[in-house]
Amino acid sequence: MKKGHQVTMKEIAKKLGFSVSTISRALKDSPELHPDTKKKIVDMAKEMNYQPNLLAQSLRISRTNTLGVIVPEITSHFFASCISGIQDYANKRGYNVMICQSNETLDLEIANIRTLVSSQVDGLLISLSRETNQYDHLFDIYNREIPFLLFDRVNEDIPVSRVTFNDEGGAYQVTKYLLETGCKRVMYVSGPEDLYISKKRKEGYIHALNEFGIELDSDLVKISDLTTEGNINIAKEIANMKTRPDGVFCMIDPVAIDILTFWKSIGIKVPEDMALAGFTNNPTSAVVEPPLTTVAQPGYEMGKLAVSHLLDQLEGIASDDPISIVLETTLVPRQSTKALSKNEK
Amino acid sequence: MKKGHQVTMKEIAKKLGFSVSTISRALKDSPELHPDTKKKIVDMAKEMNYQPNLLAQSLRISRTNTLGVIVPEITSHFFASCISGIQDYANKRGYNVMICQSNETLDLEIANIRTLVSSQVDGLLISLSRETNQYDHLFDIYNREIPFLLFDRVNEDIPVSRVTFNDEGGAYQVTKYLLETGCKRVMYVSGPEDLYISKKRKEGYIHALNEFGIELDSDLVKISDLTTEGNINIAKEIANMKTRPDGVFCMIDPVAIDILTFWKSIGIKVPEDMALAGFTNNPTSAVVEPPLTTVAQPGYEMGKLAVSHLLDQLEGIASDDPISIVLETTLVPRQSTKALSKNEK
DNA sequence: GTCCACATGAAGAAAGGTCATCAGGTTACG
DNA sequence: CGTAACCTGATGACCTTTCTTCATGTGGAC
Repeated sequence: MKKGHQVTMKEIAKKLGFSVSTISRALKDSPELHPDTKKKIVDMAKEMNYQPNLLAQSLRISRTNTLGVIVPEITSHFFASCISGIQDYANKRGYNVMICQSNETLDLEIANIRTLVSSQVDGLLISLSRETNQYDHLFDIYNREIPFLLFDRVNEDIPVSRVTFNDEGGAYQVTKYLLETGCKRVMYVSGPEDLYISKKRKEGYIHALNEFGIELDSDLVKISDLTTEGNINIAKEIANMKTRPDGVFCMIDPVAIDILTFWKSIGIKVPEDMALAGFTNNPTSAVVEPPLTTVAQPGYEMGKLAVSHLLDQLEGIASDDPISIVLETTLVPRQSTKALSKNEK
Repeated sequence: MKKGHQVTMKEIAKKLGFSVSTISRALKDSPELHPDTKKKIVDMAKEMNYQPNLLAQSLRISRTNTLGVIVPEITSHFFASCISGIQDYANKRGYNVMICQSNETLDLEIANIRTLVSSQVDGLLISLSRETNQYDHLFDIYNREIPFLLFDRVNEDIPVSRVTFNDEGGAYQVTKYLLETGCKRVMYVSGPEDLYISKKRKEGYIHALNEFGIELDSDLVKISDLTTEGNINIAKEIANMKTRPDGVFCMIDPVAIDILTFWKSIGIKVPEDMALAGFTNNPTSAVVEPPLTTVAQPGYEMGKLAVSHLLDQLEGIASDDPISIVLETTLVPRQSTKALSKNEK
């Protein structure tokens, strides 16, 4: 199967007896053309189903009007929502989006960046993989003046704009909520320690403990690799502890949901035996039993804001100086944690 | 912010005193070059961080090694899984993937096709939006000999290959299971009637009824527009029926989960009052309460098979004749339906 | 020793499709 | 008759690939 030949301007020119440059001018609605000429050409282009070859056009004008997006995993509802926001808004501003996923590996992240840069994308939006612990590849594209921006999973050493949630504030809120609803031993289940969001959410956890005059207990911080297997191992470890926590805050909802599912299967009652909370507010979190207390981070809005800012920079509307955009999070109390009693509201 | 200039072959040629064609030959490891010359060029290209300009390359060879993918909604776990399969396998065979979503609208489906064709993708993989009820745009690209293939949501009139699940077989299985587990009035909650999967799953539902000698009752077929609002309206209608069904089979899991959530909020017990089943086997279906009986359709495998077949056609490995690839589905019994009694197994 | 043929390694030109710029031809008006 | 405006054509550029041509050196035959 050979890809069919597409109509070129040269063919229209031949058919109508004009030059290629006249065809080009007519199709871009240039005022330098006689209206009759223009109409003839536009009609013929339509009749012949002409579509501009974007490769040739982009090569000539050194611009593709295409942005590259790299997310860790496309099957994550949060990242799919980010992509949706990016794509909807980019399309509104005349841009296309090329989406890649790193499958949470540094190698694929690097390869994807190379491919997208070679494809001459006008800019990149990158959320780092959980494996990313060195940043040469990002400094490399920074030095080559490839426009890019980091979102959600970022690194603060790269001098580019970034869009994040108030990770510390959200974690502070949910940990505080656990403490206010009676928990005395609150655990934090983290992701990989190098990951920005792991660090920031831990800071919020610690901040809330401090405010309640509680010392950080290293037995109450566990690290999951964020795989389902890893999450279930954590669930087992917690269940097997001599002195269990009475509240568990998980860095992201999928971790909390894996833990919840396992605990239910071995008879642990949530929130009676142990309260459980997450961070993300995936749709799944509302439909599990009991519905999961979590912190809402709207991916679609993040995507829109990120692409809006990158395009503003690309088009000279915003300054090139790196800025940090921080979106607020919202506590979403549900039944996986105990209710605030009336005099505590 | 201006996109930085990338190194060209011309610059390497100037630096080393060779012609551009020699640079090109060296970088593609041509045997026509002296090894010393080749090494000099390869080293310099690496030192200057040269990356080929894929626009220029693609324009010259009339091939982009890029496939376009159009799905109805990227936030659907099923379609995200398809994309993951497509992308992983395409990358293995040296292809990139450009992903677009139609947001379940025909207009965006048409626009996305135009953009991808203009971008000179080597082929398209399309899953139709729920709004798609006319097919001129598909016949148009067929007539222009743009290679494409349909997956999951297909149309049988377009003479191209398609990859689907055994929708009828899966629906037959789950309806039969509902009947075998004691249901006497099984309802089918469909999506839009023009949609291929709506029709096929209805056929399986009817087939199972016939096998049990049950007449089709038009009061037991409802149509949802597949939005959350639409699904909840269906849940209300069912709850308000004078004579309720005792088993409900929903065309896709998200419909079943919305119905389940609503019913729980008004005190309907599943499966005691009404049994409930879906089709998809989203991860969410395993973690709701009670876990949802469903039919598994593995998106990742579908994606892999679809792209494998399209690439075989593109590369002349497979014939251009349209074929229909049908993947088997698997019944996944869970607690939203009653258990088969022992002598019925 | 000279001439011819062949092999090796490289340069130059053209092609892909489009855009932007400069030049040229024609017409109308002062 | 000269100038300006209108409309169009021709050309080169973008970057890479591929094919033809060219230059040089070596070996063999006379």
